[in-house]
Amino acid sequence: MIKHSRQRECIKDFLANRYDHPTAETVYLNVRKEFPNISLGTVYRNLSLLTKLGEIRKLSTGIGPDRFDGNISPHYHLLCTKCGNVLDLEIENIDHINTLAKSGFDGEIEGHVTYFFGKCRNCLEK
Amino acid sequence: MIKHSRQRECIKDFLANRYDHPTAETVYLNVRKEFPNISLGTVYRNLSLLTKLGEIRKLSTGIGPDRFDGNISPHYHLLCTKCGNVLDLEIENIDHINTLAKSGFDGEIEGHVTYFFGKCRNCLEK
DNA sequence: AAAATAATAGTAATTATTATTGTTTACAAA
DNA sequence: TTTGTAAACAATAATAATTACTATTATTTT
Repeated sequence: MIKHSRQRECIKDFLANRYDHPTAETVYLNVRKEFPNISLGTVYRNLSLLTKLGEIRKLSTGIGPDRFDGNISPHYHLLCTKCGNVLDLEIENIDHINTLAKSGFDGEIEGHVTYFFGKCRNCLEK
Repeated sequence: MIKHSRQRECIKDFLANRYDHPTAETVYLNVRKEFPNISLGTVYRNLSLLTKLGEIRKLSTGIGPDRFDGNISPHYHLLCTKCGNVLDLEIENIDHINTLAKSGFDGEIEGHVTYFFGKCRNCLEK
């Protein structure tokens, strides 16, 4: 049974208002403004829980620590190989790649995670 | 300048003969059979170097530690959500998703990483 | 309001990885 | 074939990211 907690609420709110996919550390530093003695463990525990509940998304990009996204609508991400930022990408549905993966595979495909990498506008201009 | 080392050779050979995408820890435990006092640091350093040289591939699946693949030919992976194993997938080229990502994005797309998740044959049978 | 229990803060422990240091090895040039 | 030097090594320490533990507090149930 899950009980409401103000700390978890605050973590979720924070993510809902950010578009830069912050790390657990960043969440911690910011939520601390409202809950000065929240512990990092609480942040990690709630990020995991919220992810499991499907209320946020965890991004494991393979570069640096995991990031979190308050936007759970289906979308993709761009990892800028220069500045390291993670940006939202507007891209049409590509779930057909699941079908492509299924043909020639003897099991079940449930979904996929895809990260695009490249250069963001900002970095291209420099 | 890169000098040959028997330890690195052994790590590469080990990966070339495995199809289960072992972790650094597994590489370490196995390479130790041939080099009993190889250190874990050496394993990590060489896995990084080989990855940078493009002689092996690093898989950051987001579930558990990074894994490594001696097969650098373009292919994709299936993460079994039941047993946790990582399998090779036969799938036709899907680089067109880079083009899809590019339309509506103001920067440059260099590539993508995709992991499929689902259930392997073995787990479906149980 | 009291009891039950989930969640917390604070802290310790673990896991995964990278860095440091002194020694050894590979390779090139004499 | 010795010798200089830079790369690679083993051993170990350090760091980063995350998870676990425990006593206390907050939330929900009775």
